[in-house]
Amino acid sequence: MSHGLPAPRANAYRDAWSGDLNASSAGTEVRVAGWVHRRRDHGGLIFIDLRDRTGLLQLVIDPDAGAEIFAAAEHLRSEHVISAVGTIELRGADHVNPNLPTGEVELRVTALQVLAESDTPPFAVDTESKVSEEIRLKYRAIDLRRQTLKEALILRSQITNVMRQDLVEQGFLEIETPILTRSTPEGARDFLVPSRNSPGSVYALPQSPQLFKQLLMVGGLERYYQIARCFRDEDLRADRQPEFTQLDVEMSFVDEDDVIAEMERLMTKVFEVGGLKVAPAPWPRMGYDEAMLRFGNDRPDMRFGLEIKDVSDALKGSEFKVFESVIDGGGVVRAINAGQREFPRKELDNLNEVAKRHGGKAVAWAFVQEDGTWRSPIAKFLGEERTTAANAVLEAVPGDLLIFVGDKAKIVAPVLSALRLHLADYFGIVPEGEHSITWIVDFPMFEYNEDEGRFDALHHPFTAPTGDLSDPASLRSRAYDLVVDGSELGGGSIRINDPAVQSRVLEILGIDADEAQDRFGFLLDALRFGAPPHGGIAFGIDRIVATCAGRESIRDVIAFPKTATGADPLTGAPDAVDPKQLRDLGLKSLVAQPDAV
RNA sequence: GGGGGCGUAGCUCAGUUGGUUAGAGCGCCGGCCUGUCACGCCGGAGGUCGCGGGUUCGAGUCCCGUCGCUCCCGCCA
Repeated sequence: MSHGLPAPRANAYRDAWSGDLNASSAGTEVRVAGWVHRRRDHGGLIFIDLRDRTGLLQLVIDPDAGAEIFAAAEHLRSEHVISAVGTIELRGADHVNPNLPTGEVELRVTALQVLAESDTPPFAVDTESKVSEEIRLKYRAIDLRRQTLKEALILRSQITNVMRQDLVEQGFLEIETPILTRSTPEGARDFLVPSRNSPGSVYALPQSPQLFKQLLMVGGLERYYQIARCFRDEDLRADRQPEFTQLDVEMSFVDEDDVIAEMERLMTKVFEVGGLKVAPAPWPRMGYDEAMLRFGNDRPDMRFGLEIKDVSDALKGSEFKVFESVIDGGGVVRAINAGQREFPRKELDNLNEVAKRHGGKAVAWAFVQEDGTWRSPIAKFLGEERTTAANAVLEAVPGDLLIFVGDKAKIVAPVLSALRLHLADYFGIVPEGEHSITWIVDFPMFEYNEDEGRFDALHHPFTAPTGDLSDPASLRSRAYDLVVDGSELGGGSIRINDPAVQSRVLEILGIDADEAQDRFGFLLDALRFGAPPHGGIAFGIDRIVATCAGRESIRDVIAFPKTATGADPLTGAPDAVDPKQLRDLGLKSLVAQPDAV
């Protein structure tokens, strides 16, 4: 790890970084400062591991240093803050510590200053000890001293830095957009900020700078970027926080190939800095329909096989009523060939649990026997002709385990997607250090929402459609998502720059002209005054850093994240406020107030 | 809104069928120790078993409720 720090300017407490010292520094006098990582007191000789952002350095204090210094060293404890002066000495050959980058040298201390004492820390500042996340969040300052979190934040900084560098070189302008704004219709619930000057009215925190960046394009700024904080008041996940950071980009006079090419250049640099080995750009593009069919979702993890195949045609016309009624009703039967792997009975039950959790009813299974026939509860209903046909589709050979799900395609896809990920995890076949990358393109513009009896936008209502505007179900959108290892790292689109098209899209979404004018008239107005063709993209920086750092949760790459309930154990937010503050805002709570501050 | 897992010493955990004084490792405190580097050796302190209620002669253990953390579904790009 590079610590990313320039050589320090000599100051009151320090003129060298621990991590910079090595055999070539031998003989020099330096002053270092940092925290006591460990103390090893041998009675007549004391070793201190000094930690600063750059690493560890062993200090040696012997009685020759003077009684006062020696006594001070005896009283040092973990996490005390010190500054020490001394000479860098080569260690004797048998005292070298090969596990430490600075292990060839040590500092013979001639002056020691205790700058601050520390209570016994709530947990050890090392990489070995496991600590619950709750404790780590409550004592985040201590947690930040631990190498893993520190490294993640250094990496994060390096990644945002290369983003800025590249985009500035390419003529992009960094422009800020409002945090206190009006809701931009991305679909999520807004965080609201009550207004004191207009009691009863609220600002919304932006879910993204979407409309503002489009206005910047209408305004002729041509190329914009921003590392933008975004807010969504929805339930959290390991990869979702209520506030998160996006690299937001927008360009004028471009089509999707232009945006993708620019982003491939940028992201290649990002992945280089992040140490993520992906295939060289240009990256493959996969249509949405193909992704849904082969992987069951629009963010496929392609690091392993277990692809989904459709066996509706192979199996149709059988005595097996479940599949027959599904196929007759316009549904599908699809399957995964799980290959020749150990699979205990009880795991088959587990698959049913996974299926149910994702909206399915049950899975059917079959083991392919030596003669190609199936050992399966459903085999006799299907008949050999059909199982043979299914074998061909699934490229099944004796010994293979086949997993089937039949239902409406809308249900089969997510269920098999979940089963596929579950199986990959169960079999342990997700390769370490290998990464898959692809663009997902050619999305449907709308998805019919049966519950509400209307169309929903798959991306957002400002995405440019292609196709016949009079047939909403057939429209595709000019959108693109970048997917790495099954995680959507970014997504964007070419936007609508024709006000008539924009009106029509809003109409399809069931937003009438009055409502449209009320909610985002400012964009519609702007489109009437000469909007250039434009498009852009937004990347989730938290997810990018987590993927590069190999962390499961984005909380591990955010300095001060929230818990799964959106709370902050560090500050205690959210919290009740003084009734006076509510009064000023014209607010009165409907729920019993916890004790206000 | 729903489902799963977890909550015992500062930290990480064990705790059998409900049964005596709730344990371990690390950390902490004291002592010894001049080449360790997760130093070592000896000794010691440290507990609202998340919280509230119930069952029982007896509850860390069983039941009900509640709070917190976490993963997932819904929701959310």
